[in-house]
Amino acid sequence: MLPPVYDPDAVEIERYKFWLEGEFFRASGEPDQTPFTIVIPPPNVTGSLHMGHALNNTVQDVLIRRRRMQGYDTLWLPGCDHAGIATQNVVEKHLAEEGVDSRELGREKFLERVWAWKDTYHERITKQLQRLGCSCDWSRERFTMDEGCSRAVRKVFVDLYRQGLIYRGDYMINWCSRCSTALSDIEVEHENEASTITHIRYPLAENGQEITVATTRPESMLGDTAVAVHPDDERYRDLVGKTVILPLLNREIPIVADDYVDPEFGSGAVKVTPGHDPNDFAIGRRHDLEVIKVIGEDARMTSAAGPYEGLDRFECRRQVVEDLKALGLIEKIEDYEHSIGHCQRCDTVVEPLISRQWFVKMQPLARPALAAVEEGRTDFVPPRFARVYNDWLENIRDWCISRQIWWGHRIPAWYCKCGELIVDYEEPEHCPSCNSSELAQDPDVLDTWFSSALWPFSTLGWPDKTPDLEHFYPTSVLVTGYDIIFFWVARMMFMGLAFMKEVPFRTVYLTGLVRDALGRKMSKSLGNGVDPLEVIDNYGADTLRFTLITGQAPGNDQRFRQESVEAGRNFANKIWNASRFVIMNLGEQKEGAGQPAQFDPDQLPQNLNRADRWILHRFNETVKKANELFEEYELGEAARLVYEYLWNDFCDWYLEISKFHLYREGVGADVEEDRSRTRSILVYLLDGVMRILHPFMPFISEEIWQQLPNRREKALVIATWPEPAKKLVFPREAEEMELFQEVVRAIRNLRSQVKLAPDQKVPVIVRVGGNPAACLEEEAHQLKRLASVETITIDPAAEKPEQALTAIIGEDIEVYLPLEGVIDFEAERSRLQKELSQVEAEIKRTEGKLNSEGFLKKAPAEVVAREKSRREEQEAKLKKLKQRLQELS
RNA sequence: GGGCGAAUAGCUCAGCGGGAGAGCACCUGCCUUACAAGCAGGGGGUCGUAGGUUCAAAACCUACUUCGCCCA
Repeated sequence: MLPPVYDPDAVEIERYKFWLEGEFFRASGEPDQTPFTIVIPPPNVTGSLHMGHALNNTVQDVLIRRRRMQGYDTLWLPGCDHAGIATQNVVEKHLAEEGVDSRELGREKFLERVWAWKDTYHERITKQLQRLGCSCDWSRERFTMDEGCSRAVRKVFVDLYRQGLIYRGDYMINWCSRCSTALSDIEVEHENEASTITHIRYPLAENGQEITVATTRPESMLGDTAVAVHPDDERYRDLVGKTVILPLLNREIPIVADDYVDPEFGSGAVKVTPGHDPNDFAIGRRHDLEVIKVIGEDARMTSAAGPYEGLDRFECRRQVVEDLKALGLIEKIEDYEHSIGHCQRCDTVVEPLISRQWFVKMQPLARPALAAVEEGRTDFVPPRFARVYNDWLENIRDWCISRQIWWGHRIPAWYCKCGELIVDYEEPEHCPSCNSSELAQDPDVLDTWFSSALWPFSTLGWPDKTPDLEHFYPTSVLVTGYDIIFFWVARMMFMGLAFMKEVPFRTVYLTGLVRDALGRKMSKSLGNGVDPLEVIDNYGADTLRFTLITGQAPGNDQRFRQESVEAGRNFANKIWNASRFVIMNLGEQKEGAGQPAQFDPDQLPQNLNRADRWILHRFNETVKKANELFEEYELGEAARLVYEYLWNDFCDWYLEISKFHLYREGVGADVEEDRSRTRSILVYLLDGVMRILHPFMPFISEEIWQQLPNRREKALVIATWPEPAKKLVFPREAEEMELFQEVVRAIRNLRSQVKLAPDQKVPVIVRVGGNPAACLEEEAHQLKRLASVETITIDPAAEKPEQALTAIIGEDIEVYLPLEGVIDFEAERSRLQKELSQVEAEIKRTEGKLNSEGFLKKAPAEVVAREKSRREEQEAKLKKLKQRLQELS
């Protein structure tokens, strides 16, 4: 006997074990099978999974589980990312708490500690994914720094280097002084901040004249090597070519003309610091200006800053302003809001500076990646994100890939004392130039995203030509957040095209962010994050999954609210209890009754009643529509559809109707037949709905399914996915049932008007003829049960009793509820009056359309017909309402 | 400065050319042996503003307002 309240804890852990033991998640890799592949966006080994991971992995699991049931050879390949800077930071912090300085520890010892950390967190993440129900093929699990992925990284680096697409050089990069490493452009987050803009007067060398420049970074003036003006600026035309004396350092620097300068901005003249500003660096190149590095890697002023050497850059800023003030060279200081770059990982203000780094030349790689999306070889869901991707790749700059940290893939480059640079797959033994064996490997590691970019093929065995690579590449869908289109999606695209000559995935499905209940981004600093594991502990994984899936539309952010979780929990409980009802009525516990016969849609029993046909029709429609929604990646809509079918159709109506047949009194072949047919259908329907529910709520569906009789498969996880069947289409019965439901609702409504107790049975008169009358006659027994009716009179010529309530349904059905003495005529009148004005409004709307010549001429015939029949129906109703109102007055 | 998204019932959101929907909240009545995490009934919306296209607009176009995000 199942307990009356669903307890996920009792089910989920055991069910997952059962799946693992059955090896149901394992892809076969057989060449003759149709593959469906997803590679997981590898979570960082920095810590635990957050709500974004929960959403993202639920979506993947939903897609995978459905395809698996559809018979595809599904591979969901799991794994983790080493997350270079992020992991190094957390481990450093962790060690610092133990009082250990990682620099003192040394590279080797430090890396040992990181590997230990990695093992712990990788395992934790795996467990968390399993709690969520993810049906990954754990036998194929990978890590970005495992042997195979590392080999792929070296191969790509060396090959790109040899093609001239990777180079080393001195360029302006973004430097984080706290992480003490270079960053790529997209690892810098720009934020608008309140600041000041300082207007400084630079005296001309030849006379006392001055030229004013404005800057948000006064300390950078120490590195100025020019002043620039626009070539067309009349005000400064005569000054171009002359020189100014840089205050404080008294260096003589030229005035140059450059189109970059905006004459409208400030004084129209700008100071040029090629060593610490990317735009100034470009101006400097055009005018062959000297580059002076005044701020060092430690964010302190260098010896080039003269007397300011050793000062922190922000202290220096204050000092420079003070000194300039003393010299009377500050024209003004104004409040100013501008964008400041921060390190994505530690939020330190990023310093642009010139540094020798490794870069990937992007243009040749970006072009095929743009073409692939243009040609539709990869689709974005929703499609608008293709533009974000395009804009970025079209304006792409070279990618700085070297990082001055320890945790990551060591750059496969070696330096010889003779000056030779060797780039190779494996460590060289001798210098090819001088034969020296004293070679030093580049101390830097690669940007984490360099290895992530290879993930779709490195995980399948590349650079080896493995059967998996052959079978599963390109992958089917990538599911990830829109926030990493640049970091990851675009990079996988160009690397896949460069090395596999084929896109890495056919479809990119982008999820939105999971925000808190107030719509704020979940963050550690705000402390507003909701731990998915905690939700699972309290409500179960199925509930969390259902909540996340129904809360989302592709590419849109969602709020995570307690109320939604409770709604999901209630649904799980509803499923449980509906199943409980069916299972308890199967007759195993009852004397003499055996297992219900298998219901076979291909061999339909002749004696299906109207409700049977209706619910089969509804189930079939649900399957059809759900499948369509799945194909459009409208997973939230598909889940809602299943919810509505299960709750509103199956539970509220069919289960209630089935009780008559299950509990029917008496003996005889027809009573027995009735009962066993109903049982078969209940089992069939429950089996079916568990199948379409399975991708969303795998645990509860498997659990229930395992308790059903007539199972053909070993487990629901590998059972056949439902497809719509022509034999289950019953539009006539569906329409008749809807009429029946309307009559039941009308009676319930009338009863509620006069506050009749639910168990107080009443007589009902229905004035109706033709087929509707026949239907109601046949369903009279159900109508009595569902509306607490004592006797029902169906008569096309019925007269309304004096003391009765009336409901009007459709064109020509009237329901009378004769009630001596309890009727409040005033309330009845105002109720009918209200309905009358609604009908009048509806008629006015329809009339408006039907009186328009344009509508009659141009609207599709079926639309016109629909409006006409609506008008007729409403007019008939109006007539009846008026009549009833007259009788009441 | 450029781009994108959101604005629909009290709240959170679906709908995206042909009669305004769901969940939660609210009101009324029910512990009706599957489920009170439930059942039955009910109230509630000039679909951000202003124009336009169309026989027909919440939906399509244009402009604007507010909020959020991305890029420079």
